[in-house]
Amino acid sequence: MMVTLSDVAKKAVVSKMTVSRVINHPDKVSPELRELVYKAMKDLNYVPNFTARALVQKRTQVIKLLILEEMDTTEPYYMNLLTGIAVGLDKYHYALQLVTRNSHEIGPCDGVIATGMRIEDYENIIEQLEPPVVLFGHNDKGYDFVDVDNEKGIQMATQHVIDLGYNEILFFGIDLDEPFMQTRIKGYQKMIEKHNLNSHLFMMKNSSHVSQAKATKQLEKDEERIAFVCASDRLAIGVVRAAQALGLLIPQQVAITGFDGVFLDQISSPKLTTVRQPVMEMGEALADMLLQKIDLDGERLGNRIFQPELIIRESTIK
Amino acid sequence: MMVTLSDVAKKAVVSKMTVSRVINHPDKVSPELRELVYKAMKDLNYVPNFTARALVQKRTQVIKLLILEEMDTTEPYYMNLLTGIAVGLDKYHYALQLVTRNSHEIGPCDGVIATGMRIEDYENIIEQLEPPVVLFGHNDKGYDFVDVDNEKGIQMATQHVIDLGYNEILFFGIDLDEPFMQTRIKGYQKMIEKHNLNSHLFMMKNSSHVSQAKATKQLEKDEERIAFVCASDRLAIGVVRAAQALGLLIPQQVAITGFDGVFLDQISSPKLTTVRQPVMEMGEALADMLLQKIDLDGERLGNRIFQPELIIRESTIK
DNA sequence: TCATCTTTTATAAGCGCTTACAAAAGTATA
DNA sequence: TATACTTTTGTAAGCGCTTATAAAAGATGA
Repeated sequence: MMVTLSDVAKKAVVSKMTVSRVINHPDKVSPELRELVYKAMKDLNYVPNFTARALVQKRTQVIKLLILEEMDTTEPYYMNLLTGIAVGLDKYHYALQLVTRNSHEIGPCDGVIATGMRIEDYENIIEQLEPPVVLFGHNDKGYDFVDVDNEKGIQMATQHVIDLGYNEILFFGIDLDEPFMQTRIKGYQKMIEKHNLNSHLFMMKNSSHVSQAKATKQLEKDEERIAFVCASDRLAIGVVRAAQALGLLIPQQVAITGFDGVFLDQISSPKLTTVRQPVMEMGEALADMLLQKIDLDGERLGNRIFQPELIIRESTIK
Repeated sequence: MMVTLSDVAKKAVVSKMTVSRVINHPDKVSPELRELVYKAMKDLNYVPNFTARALVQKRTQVIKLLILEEMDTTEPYYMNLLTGIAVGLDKYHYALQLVTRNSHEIGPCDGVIATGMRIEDYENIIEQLEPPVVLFGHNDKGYDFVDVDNEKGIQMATQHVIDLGYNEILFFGIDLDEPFMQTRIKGYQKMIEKHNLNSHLFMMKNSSHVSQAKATKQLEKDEERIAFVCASDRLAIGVVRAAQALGLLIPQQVAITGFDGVFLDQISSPKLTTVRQPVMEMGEALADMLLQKIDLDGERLGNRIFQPELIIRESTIK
């Protein structure tokens, strides 16, 4: 039924070791034998047994996803991240386990992916971790991480509405004191300075109802042609509703850009111009990076910054 | 470092076998020895090695999720299902792999969860499966499944708008010839008949833009007080936009109910009355059921029908 | 040609656990 | 008290693979 290393060895008339070596260190085997073994593997349709390998290598085949911020599991953003990680892990027959701040212990595992750290978490949690770690989101403590270029993302959105001739540009941000938010603010302000415009920052809870209220207040001042650069699609959707309720034309009188590009942007009407983060790909990258790091015994691997993409839709262009 | 069976055995002064038996068949061990072993396990903080067990039991520790319908992975519905399954599997150190219709082979695994089957798929795919299977969604071929009570869900929604005094009630469905849709239609029609009302069925693609167009056409006929019972939150959102664009008051002139209760319902304004499916719980149930089935060597386990919940919000009640 | 070094291949042991079987202990029957 | 059971515990083997180490084969130089 199941084809094992021994079967392949027998078929190729070599020892088990040679077959194992062909799999793990092909360069240490002479080309002739190597070919012989490859052929035998193909003929017999050999699939290596991950479980056996894990046992002898004392691996758990489990990696933990440590989520340190309040996560709304219904938020598509996290779901996508999770799916991306799962896809990455599955390639190596790894299982994923979720751990939150409430969990008492992390438990046995081969590696950890962490997200949503606050400053104090590095000392208290991340540093204490025994197995290799990869972080989701920028840090300057020397941990490997995966992130999107937040500054560039907001700059693209801001530049875009400037190009459309808007010069009253408001930034709607989320009132969280976290790096990703600071970077987005920076992106906005740099662009505003560069074009000698006035900066208008509004920070609020990440809720479409809150942003709707805030936007209504601004739009009622009846200045003409206001653009809203929002730090999330959720905020952007609230602004859309505010404009529509006041009977203003999108995108002629009001232009709106979102951020994330995960699901929400598509169900809005008009469809949202947004800065898309490749969340699933980032999840996969996290998994790839961590697994590589495990193989390399925790060696430093560097960071991976993903480029966001400006997706232009009806909320800014007719 | 790592505590093994042998360590526990030594500590409890018994053989490895006795410890193994305490874990797997506690009833086959005398109470005194059992307690002794439990104490030793606790003292040493013993965690069984799943990998070793999997090896000797010839398990792969992999289960496959077979998705037979076109799935939009950005759809929060599926993400939640996936997350639920992952949570369920993690408890037993199982890994999840995704398989779609395009995949040539299913590959080695201990069990399969399948979703989105059409009639012909049972013969062609499901029946061919070697390992235990659990289905997501109703079937009458004798396979174990997990589903939500679709009929009851729509009935609750329909009854709710009837109770609000609406007697012009339209059903907005998805034009897919699948059991879940037929059952939702049935739920609507039964309720309509019971109250001697007129049935109005509209089937369409599951898109908020399509439902917006269709709803606009109906609302322009300017009959008063129309209720829309929708087969998805996505359709419901389109109807909301149609009503708002025509300046009609929700819920005074137009009442709207959705279906699913996964994320979309919350970002709408007004917030949607919806029939919530416990998707994550259902995913977890799928995993639990399958793992139990694997342990019981594929034995029939029966079905699990989850009760939906009517969540009443601003789209039907002031 | 033989000793010495390098490359290539094989042998043996064991990862932590369970299955199959054997031994020991306890219980009942005559 | 010996016999045949039943229940409880222990021994040995091995799942499929890898690490460590030994053996064999080639290559090099005197």
